[in-house]
Parts: sequence; structure tokens; C-alpha cells
Amino acid sequence: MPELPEVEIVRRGLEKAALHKNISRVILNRGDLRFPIPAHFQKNLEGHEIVSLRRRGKYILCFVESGEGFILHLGMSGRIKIIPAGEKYEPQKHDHVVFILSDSTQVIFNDPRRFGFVDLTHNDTWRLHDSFKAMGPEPLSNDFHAGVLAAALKGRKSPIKTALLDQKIVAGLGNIYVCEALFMAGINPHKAAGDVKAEKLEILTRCIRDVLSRAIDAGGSSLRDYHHTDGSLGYFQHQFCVYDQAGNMCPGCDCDLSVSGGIKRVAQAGRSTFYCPVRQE
DNA sequence: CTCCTGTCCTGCCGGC
DNA sequence: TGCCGGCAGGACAGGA
Repeated sequence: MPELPEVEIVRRGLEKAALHKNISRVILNRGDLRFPIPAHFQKNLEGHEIVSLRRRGKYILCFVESGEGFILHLGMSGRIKIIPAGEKYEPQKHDHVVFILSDSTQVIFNDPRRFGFVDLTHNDTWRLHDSFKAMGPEPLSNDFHAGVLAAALKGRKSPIKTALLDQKIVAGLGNIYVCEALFMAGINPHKAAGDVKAEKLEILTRCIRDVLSRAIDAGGSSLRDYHHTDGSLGYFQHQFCVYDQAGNMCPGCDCDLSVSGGIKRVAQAGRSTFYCPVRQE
């Protein structure tokens, strides 16, 4: 599912339901997700109070009062379900990890495709974890601006679309929001990343921030698997300009659809790219 | 280094 | 109705 906005919505749901509660029990319904679940996963967390829930890129980080903690990646199909204390819940297929909190709230990690994973880390050293050590700036922070983007893209021959999916360039973008940001910025996804002009990068930076912020405000995008922690849906998918819109006209377009063919879908690096050939030259 | 491909896994959808 | 191929929001390893 999840790109930065969806992960942020999940983080907020977790914060609301779990912050300052104790983890009474961790149930592992299988020993591996994408990677094996670390040996001390339960031992490091059980009996400890959750003191912070953060997000970095598409990852959620949860720390307990001892300083230990874990990272969670939702992969493509991962979901967090929060079952309030006293609410009846029938366990479902792919409920791989279940946290029972001290007030009997259940936090359930469900992931059919098992591209997601958990790993242990520590509050003092998590930035050195393999998942984060080379990760690019947070796009909604002050660390992200046209200058750092230009430096990261300098000399890159790969298409700008592919480069923006690289978490080392900028954190948290995935296929949907890259397509949307490039459309908003009027940049052709095939353009070599290193050739995008400084003034265009200025615009692109703003578009990335804008689309992510608006998506968070809309509760993320719900396609297929994605739900909030309470089961409700996001609705940013109704605001997509190009993603999954092949053959349609882009918003505000005045071209003749029978001539232009509307929004195109192509494959880049094995992933679908959606764009408007007229407005993204 | 950069870049490209294949791969992990399950579920869903469209076409025949 | 049922089967099969293609595709899916991610990110890694390995090879050119």
C-alpha cells in the first residue's frame, strides 16, 4: 500500500491508540515476514512502555522506555489494525504479528504478500540501521529543498521518475506520488534526472511537498489493501490527476482527447508510469 | 558508483 | 463458471 502519507496516517493511529501504554504480550504467528523476525523481538518489547512512535520515510519506528524499539515496514500490502479493548475480533488470515497492550487493545500487523517486515533497533542508534543509513531527506522537513535535490540528481542519467523512487534521493515517495508530483511540476517522467533544470527542481520540490501534504490531509490513498488503523479509508485517490488514469483527460486539460489520447501509461524500470504527454514535455 | 533485471508473495481482475 | 496471465502502493541482491 503505503507511501509516506499512508504510513504517516498509520503512525498517527498508532500514536493515538498505543502511546504510553505497556506492551503486555507480543504474539508471532509466523517466524518470518520478508525477513526472519529477530530472536529477541518479544523479549525486548514485552513488559515495556511505548514512549514514542515516529516515522522515517515509509517506516514506522516504535520505542519503549528502555530505549529498545522496532521498525515496521508495511511493504506493498501491509496493514495495521487496532482493535479497542473489549471489541470482539475474529483473527484473520495473514495476521502475522499481534501486540496485546496493557489495556487489552490489540495492535495487529496483517500482510498478505509479506513484503513487509519488522526489525529491532535502539533509540540511540536507529539512524545507523541499514534501512536508514543512506536514506535521503524527509520531503516535508527543512532538510529537503531544491539545492539538495539538485546535488542528489547531479549526473544521473536514469529517468527522473525512476530517480525519485530511489529512497536515497528523497525518502517516502512511491509510484503514485512520484507520478502526481511530476505531473504537477510539468516534467516528463522520461527526462534524465541530471538534466532537469534548477528552476524546474524548485517547482518539483514544492509539488512534492504539496502533494504529500494534501494526501495526508485526505487520509492517504486507499487502493486495494489500504485502510486506516480503525478500518476507515483515505480518499486522496479521488484527487489523482494521472495515477491510474490512462486514457482520461488530465484535470484542466483542453486538448482533444480523440487526438491526444489523454493520459498515457508506460513502464519504467518495470513499474507503471502515468503522465500527460501534452503537459509534461 | 550507477543502472537494470529478477525476485520475494498473495490476491484480484479481465479475458478467453 | 473456471482457469490463466498479468498486474499491484516496495526494496533488495546481483550482475553489467
